[in-house]
Order: sequence, then structure tokens, then C-alpha cells
Amino acid sequence: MSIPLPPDSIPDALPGPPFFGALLRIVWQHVRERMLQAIHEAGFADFQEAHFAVFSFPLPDGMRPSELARQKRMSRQAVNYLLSQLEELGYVERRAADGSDRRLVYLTPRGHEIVAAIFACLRQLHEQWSEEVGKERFDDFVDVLKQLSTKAQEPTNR
Amino acid sequence: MSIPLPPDSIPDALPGPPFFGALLRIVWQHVRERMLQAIHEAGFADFQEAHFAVFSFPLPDGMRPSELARQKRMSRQAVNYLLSQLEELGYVERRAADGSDRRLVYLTPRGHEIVAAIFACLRQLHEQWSEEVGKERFDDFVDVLKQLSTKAQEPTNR
DNA sequence: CCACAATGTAAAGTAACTTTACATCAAAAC
DNA sequence: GTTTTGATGTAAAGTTACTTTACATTGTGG
Repeated sequence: MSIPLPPDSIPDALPGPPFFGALLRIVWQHVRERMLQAIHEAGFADFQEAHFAVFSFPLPDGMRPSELARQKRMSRQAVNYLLSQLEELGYVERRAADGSDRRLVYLTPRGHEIVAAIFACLRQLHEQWSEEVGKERFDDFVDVLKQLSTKAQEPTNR
Repeated sequence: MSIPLPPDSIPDALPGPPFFGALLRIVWQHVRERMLQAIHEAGFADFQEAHFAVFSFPLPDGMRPSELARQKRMSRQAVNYLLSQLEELGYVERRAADGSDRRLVYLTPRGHEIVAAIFACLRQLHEQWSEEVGKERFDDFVDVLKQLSTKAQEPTNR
């Protein structure tokens, strides 16, 4: 059904050991579940969780399959496998760009509707959370996230 | 090898659509990779990524398999499957608690070493990040994470 | 024109599950 | 005290989401 969620309660005091690993996991899983739910409620019941590998930032619109594989750090075969499914379901297509005969990946109108559903869900979450923790605090939170994600990409930090 | 990581660069301007989903994913994946790497470097090369399902907060020490399954939101069979592997590898054992004849899951000494490696890794990351984004900002970040993860557990928020 | 690396994809194998099924155990109902 | 009932453990088979291996194709620098 959905992703395993952690236990029913997080202890108020998270002492000695740094538990931000667990916290990140919980929040991230929650976002995923909400996104998947939003997509399904938008009428795309055949969209599977695994498809997020393709339908995530950066979107594959106009990208080559091999480039996609490199960015998502999957094998070309795995990308091919998911793309075939998504093409079958009508969310993407592989066709040649004008003037070229290289086949590239493009989102179909249905694919763009998925993206719209995801964005709508995220905007709603953004709003909800801004309200719950305070707009300024949440904006700071996202700023730190942005900074950390940039660090995380560096060659091999440390 | 490791988890697929996102592209090489995150655009400076993340405009209209809220991209904190992607940011959370990137940071969370980075933490996972670091933890796995730390475990492997500590000499436990046979620890697989899937084993995090068991070796995550809350730790299964003294827990019943079915309780574990409920908390991690996996089937009892899946938990059983992972526990069998981990028992084979010497990281957990299933034995009866004193006075009872119900078999419970316990970490072995080797299992506790894995936990120690994870904690050491997280503490190091905590230190590194506190330095990089500023101690106060990072503490605020963790506070918001804590608050959001609590919200995320509520019955069905919204 | 010709190596030569990058690309696409088919086929088979594998890991990590879920579903189904069933036997066992434990507490509640009678 | 037995019976029923629900929770538990686990075996077996099926499924999904991959990886590995292999190979044919394509574009490109020499």
C-alpha cells in the first residue's frame, strides 16, 4: 500500500545520539506518501511509487535516456524499464527532437498533469507547514536544506 | 553500489514550484550513504542497505517481530526475511526473554557495534553541518524537523 | 574510412519484498 | 475447562524493481 512509516510517537527528548537521521526519514517519507496520494486522487491510479525515480527533479523532459540514467544514478536498463512502463501508461514518450534523429524522452500531456498534481501537493504542504511552524522558521528550514543539499553533492566532502 | 543521487548541481534559483521535496530527498540520501559507508568502513561489509529497515530508530532490541513489523509498516514475512539474514550475519538473535517463552529480537554485540558506527557517523555529520551552516541555524533546522516529524505521524493530518 | 567509445535494449539473474496459506499460541467467552 | 477467537510465526510462491551480461547500433575523432 504505502511506504512504511515509523512508530506512533517520537519521544520528546531525543538525547545523546543524534536522531536527525530518523527525523529526515520520517519527514521525507511523509512527503512521498502525500505526493503519491495526491497523484492517485488526481485519477492516475496506475502511477507506481517506483515511477518517482523518473518523475522527480530534474524532470526528464527533452532528456536522453542515458543522461537520465546518469543523473538518477541508475543503470540504463533500469531507466529503460521504467520508461517503457511510463510510455505504456501514457506519461512519457520517446521521440526524435526536430532536426535530430536521436530519440529523446518527453512528458506527454498526461505526464504534465502528474507534474501539476505533484506541484499542487507540494505547494499545499508548503502552506500547511509554514502555518504550523511559522513562515519565517519554515523558510529558514528550507534555506538550510538547500545549503545542505548543495554540500551533499560535492565530490566527496571530507 | 549506492543509492541513486540526484544531478550534479542544484540550480541556485528554485523558483515557483516548491522544491523542498527534492531537497529533502537529496539530504536524506546523503545521510544514508554516509551511514552505509561508515558501517562498511567499520568492517561490516556484509551489511546491506535493506537492513536499515531493522537498524533504524527505534531499534528492535527486545521487541517482538510482529511489533517490529507494525512499527516499520512491513509485512511480518518481510521482517522475518530480514531478521533471518541479520541473524545469519550475527547482528541480531531471536531468543526468549527471561521468565517468558516468547522469542524476542535482540541485538548481538556485533549488532551493537553497527549501532555505534551509525551513531558515530551521525555525530560527525552533526558536527560538520553545525560548522557549515552555523550551530544555531542547524539546531533550529533540527527543531523544525522534529516538529514536522511529529505532525507527520498524526492520524491523517488534513 | 575506420577504430572506438557511447548508446539502446534484450535476456537472464537477483534482492527485497507481498500475497496466500496454514499451523500455533494465548487470551476471552461460554 | 473447554471452545472459540484473534494474534502470531513462518513456509511457499509470486511480483516488482532492479543489476549483470551481452550484443548490436550509432555517432565521432583521428
